[in-house]
Amino acid sequence: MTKGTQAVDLLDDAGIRPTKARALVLAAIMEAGRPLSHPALAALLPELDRVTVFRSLKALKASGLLHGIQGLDGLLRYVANPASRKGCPGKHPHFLCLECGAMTCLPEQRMPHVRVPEGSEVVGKQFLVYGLCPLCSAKNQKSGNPADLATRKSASAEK
Amino acid sequence: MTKGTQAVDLLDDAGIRPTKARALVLAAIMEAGRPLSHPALAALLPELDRVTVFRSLKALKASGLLHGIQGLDGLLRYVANPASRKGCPGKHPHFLCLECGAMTCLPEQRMPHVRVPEGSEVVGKQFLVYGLCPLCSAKNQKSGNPADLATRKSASAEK
DNA sequence: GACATAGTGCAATCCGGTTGCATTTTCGGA
DNA sequence: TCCGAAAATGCAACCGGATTGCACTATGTC
Repeated sequence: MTKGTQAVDLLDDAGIRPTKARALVLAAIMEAGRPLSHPALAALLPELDRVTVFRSLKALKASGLLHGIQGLDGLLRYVANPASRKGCPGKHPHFLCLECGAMTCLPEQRMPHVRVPEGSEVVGKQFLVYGLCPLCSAKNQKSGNPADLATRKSASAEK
Repeated sequence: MTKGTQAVDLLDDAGIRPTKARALVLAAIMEAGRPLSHPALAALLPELDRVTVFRSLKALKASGLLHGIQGLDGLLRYVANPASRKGCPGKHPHFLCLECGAMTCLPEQRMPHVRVPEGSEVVGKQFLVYGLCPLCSAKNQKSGNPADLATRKSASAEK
């Protein structure tokens, strides 16, 4: 289990207890390589209680190993922070597929600057681009389904 | 009730039945002048059932009078679309105060362009800037409270 | 190895969103 | 003005994700 031990190292480095649950959660997220919601993770790790998954996510996030992105569906998704960018979330936009619910990072792009009202204090930003991923776009093209994408509840498979 | 009748006109124009509930909901949102969540609206309009509020919001959104923005807390908030921009949501960023939960529009700014993976289809974008609003920032300055802003659950009053 | 502390699992709760269904309102036509 | 179809509303109930309390277990220290 290379990934697992690697995850344990990261936990150690981050200064939190390297427990089995946290290692599994972190490994799963890193392996996925894209933002995963709490339910998706819980499904991916049936050997863990969903509450444990939830609390592990909280701990990992607090320690700076993960950051969360809110989807259009109200589901919070988590991605691993690359070591170099630890503790600096919100540094790039994300793309959410309305069809399959999958979320991907657009890491090579910087967050645009925004002017805020005088006196405001900016803590972070979140830029979400939504639509159809290449796969679903292709699928939709064939089966001719120009439906109410923006309205539809993130339907199938992957959360 | 000037606001109310004005709302009725808007409903008529939008081509949906101008019912009391819809007029009240729309008037409340326009009066607020900033994005309100469904729970906030339900609290603001105790004479209406929360389901009715919910369905009115759906109808108003479908007719292009409103658009919704997802907050960091997973709560969907609604704002009135100015007549000129009807049916064109997602045209500007929003600011969310982590302290009081109030959300404001930053309408004078355009959505930045983002490159997406080949084959993707962009339906819309959502840009959320979060932090402290001028009021809360000032309050925090005094009472010295440099706490876990990003973690905190949108605490008090306004949703 | 023993102990204090932190993490885990389970059950239960909270809350926003959503649906089914019976009743009421709206609106076009008689 | 009245009538009936269609749409909207209120109520109760349900669903699913988030969160908490508490007893039990694993972790790390001395």
